[in-house]
Amino acid sequence: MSRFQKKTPVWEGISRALTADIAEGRYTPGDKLPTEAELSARFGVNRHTVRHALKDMAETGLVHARRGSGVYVAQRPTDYPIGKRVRFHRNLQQAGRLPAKETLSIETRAADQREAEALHLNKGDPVHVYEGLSLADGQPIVMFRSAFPAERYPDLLEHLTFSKSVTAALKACGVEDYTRASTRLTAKRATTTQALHLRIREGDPILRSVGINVDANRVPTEYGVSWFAGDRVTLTLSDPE
Amino acid sequence: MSRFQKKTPVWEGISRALTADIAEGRYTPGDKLPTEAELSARFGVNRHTVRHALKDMAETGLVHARRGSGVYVAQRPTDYPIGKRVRFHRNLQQAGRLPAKETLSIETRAADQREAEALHLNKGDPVHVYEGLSLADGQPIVMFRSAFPAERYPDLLEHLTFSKSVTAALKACGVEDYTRASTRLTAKRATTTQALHLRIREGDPILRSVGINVDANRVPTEYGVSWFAGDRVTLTLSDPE
DNA sequence: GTGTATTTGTTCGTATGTATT
DNA sequence: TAATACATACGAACAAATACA
Repeated sequence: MSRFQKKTPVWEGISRALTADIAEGRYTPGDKLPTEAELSARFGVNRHTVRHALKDMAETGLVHARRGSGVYVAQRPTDYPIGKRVRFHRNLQQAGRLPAKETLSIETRAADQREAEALHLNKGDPVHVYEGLSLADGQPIVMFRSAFPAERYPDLLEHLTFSKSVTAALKACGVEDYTRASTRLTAKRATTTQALHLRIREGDPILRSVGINVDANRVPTEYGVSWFAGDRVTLTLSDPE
Repeated sequence: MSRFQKKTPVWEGISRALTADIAEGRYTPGDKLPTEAELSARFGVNRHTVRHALKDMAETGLVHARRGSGVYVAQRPTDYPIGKRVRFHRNLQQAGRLPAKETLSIETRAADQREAEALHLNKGDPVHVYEGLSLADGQPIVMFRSAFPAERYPDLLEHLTFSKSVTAALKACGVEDYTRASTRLTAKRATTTQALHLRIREGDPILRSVGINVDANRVPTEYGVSWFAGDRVTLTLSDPE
């Protein structure tokens, strides 16, 4: 019977061994695997054979390599629910991940055409513009730029500077609740600045979301554009019940 | 820094810039682009370089040139509403565009892990798989692959071959209505085959949507993956009321 | 910033075993 | 049997991105 047995390739055994290591928690997401040189020594094979195994694992999305740096256990893509209410921190905390926010810039300036249209303003009316970066477990997930009508929320910027939370800042300005009125999604290439902030490569795919939030009276509160790192996030539209 | 700069051809940058202009609505369908002379002045390059970019865009169908007249935008990016019900033909017809569908392949095969999970089957159970291409005004918009439980809808393939309409084929199998239970979105790069079918360039950004449809009893009817050409489509999530 | 070592990515070449024609 | 194609495995060298003193 043994003559009918398939002998499994060496690289496949290595792939399984490393996959088991990850599955059993000896390497956790974000960890760097040993270098190809170390692995080829450990398994007693040529570096190409290790590379074959790693390539196989990369194709299934289990690991990803960074040239000059190493091979890393992939983070599972962050599930980012979008629906009637979009709340970054709560979303991530419920997923058991550590949310963080970095402020890139805060300013008040004249609204451009799109902003004015979305917020029911006239072009040139003042808007507060809040640019920042949201992270999960220290990894940049999404870059955003939100515009708020300045005359309606005069002291929003102070609150934003203090709390970094849009929900809290709006609440301080008298907006008890807000919901997503419309969302438009498309796939783009990362520009140089986006790539820099999201720590991806220029030209990498990003998911651009353009959304309008409204308050309980359906008055627009926020016009926001978000750029999600394509391979780090999956937007989920859950069943509207 | 500059010595690490990418060596992408100048014409490609121009092509991307103009494509972005169109995608973002600065030129709308039927609009005449600036003359080649004006464009070469604006980008500071020779007219031949602009021609190269325009030729590239014409090949993807985004613009078309008329000798002695000018270069015109062939079409606007398609607004594609997704929500509780996703109906390709109806969506496009309401947008005043001409929908079409091309069948790439139809087969029955064993379900893989994901398909089985989504459709509440066991891995290896038979599924009908329908691959195709949807077009608007002759332009490929989205490539899709849908899997249906074969044992639940034995003669679905016949109806699909005949009508090309998923809604009609399911109706013929006794499914009066179906709704979208979940949708997952992410941005990816186009593979070679995707680029070929969607008539874009390899590596161009695409928006991948993974969805599960269920019937009135919330039994899964369809597990579908769609790849939208990023430049040609904007997904719109309308306010769930 | 600069230079150097490290690490992955790519491309040559060599050899062997297996399956197909 | 011979010719061919393909997958596997090893070796060497260099390119490109990164990390670090």
